[in-house]
Amino acid sequence: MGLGTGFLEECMTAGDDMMTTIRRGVDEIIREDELVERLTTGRPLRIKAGFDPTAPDLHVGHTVLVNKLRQFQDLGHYVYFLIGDFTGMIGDPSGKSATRPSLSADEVAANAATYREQIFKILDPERTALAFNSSWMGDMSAADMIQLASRYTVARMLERDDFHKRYHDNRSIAIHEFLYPLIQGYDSVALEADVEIGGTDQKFNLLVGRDLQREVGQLPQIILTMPILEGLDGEQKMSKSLGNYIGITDSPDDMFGKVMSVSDELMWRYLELLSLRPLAEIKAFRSEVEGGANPRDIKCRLAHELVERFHDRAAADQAQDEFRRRFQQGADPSDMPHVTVETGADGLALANVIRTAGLTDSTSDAYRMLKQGAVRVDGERVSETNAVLRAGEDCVIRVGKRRFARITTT
RNA sequence: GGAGGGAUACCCAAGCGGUCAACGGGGGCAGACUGUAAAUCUGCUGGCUCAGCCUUCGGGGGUUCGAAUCCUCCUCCCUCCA
Repeated sequence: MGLGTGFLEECMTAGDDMMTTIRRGVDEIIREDELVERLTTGRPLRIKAGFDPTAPDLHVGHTVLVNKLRQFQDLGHYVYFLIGDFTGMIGDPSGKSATRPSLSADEVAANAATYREQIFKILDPERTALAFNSSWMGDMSAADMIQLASRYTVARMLERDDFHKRYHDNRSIAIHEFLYPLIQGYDSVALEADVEIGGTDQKFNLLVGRDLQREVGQLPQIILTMPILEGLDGEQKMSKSLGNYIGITDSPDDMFGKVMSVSDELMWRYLELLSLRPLAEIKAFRSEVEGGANPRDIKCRLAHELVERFHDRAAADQAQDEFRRRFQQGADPSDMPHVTVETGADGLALANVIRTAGLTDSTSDAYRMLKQGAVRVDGERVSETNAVLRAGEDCVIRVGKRRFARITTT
């Protein structure tokens, strides 16, 4: 552009790039002007994110937050990965109706270990501190607690959406539920957080942290809320119980396949929130697709990236090859369960073999599959319900698109 | 404490003495078409020794040739009054 504005422009561009990175995928920033101001000090900021130690079943939805932390690290900031072990031992009641079970110290420790094992697949250990809120909450006295509670009011607590609704619907709110946001807020005080990142559902709690910090004379933290990631169906939030999740410990083939099964639309969402590729690259993908490229191939790159992150490069290459072989060339999977089925002298109905091999949950279901033409034996479609397998056979049975087993009959 | 309404398959929801393994929708699965995408069309969606049989409609007991449907007791939910 113009001459003579070199340095200033560079600064502005750098700042803009920074904010572009920070804004990526974010739902809300409170307040952005404060964030910009604090970034310009050039000091590494203290970025806090709290995690519930009750969830050992991590899925990629949980990593949306962690990715954001990583982006801050890449910009030179420092991450405080807070494990809410104190709160976990009491049992967080927030949520709706179900009172969560409180965890034993051992369970908390085990779950914390899982976090430790997984997060460094994303975070830079040099710029990460693991923190446990029991270390400051554990020896807080009742007097201290009351002191803390005195800094907030019931009216303000009732501003929180779910408290508000419950109050109006005459549903119960236990006193200790009011303490939860306070403790979480106090964590920010203890860590002197500059920024706290949380899910959109955490907004209220994050704001409490801001207020408490202000109360004790700290600079109030900036809040970044991240959206809750949609599951594979693209509709509901990703969760294990809905079965629409990609687990971070899924096998490479599963993980790859799940990403590939995602809709084109959802793919962009996943790229934004799950990929660590720069936005510019994702933009380039978009123009490729607009120019006629098959979105499938972009999906493939995303799948590769994720498998590489949670496993390794070799596993990702292999999963990709396997996917191509299986679904693009229609070959049998290179790896499938091998089951030996006893058919007896008179043989055994194919439906029963299918059931026994675990390819369906019930014999009735196996019959249904046969009737619907979903069954192939050594590649040949079999739809006769009275088909029988005799002893001494060795074949590959396939049910539907993805269920396979190598069967040996005796 | 009083009055009333409800509990049906994964979810929602019909049914109100036989024709009900139970309408319809959602979800899921399968087939066709594909890029394991979307959209679309079709079928299936309790179990089994599968053209036949067995067990289901909150739980127990009863009436009847026959009950998800009627009676009775129990459990749990919801609404209104106090």
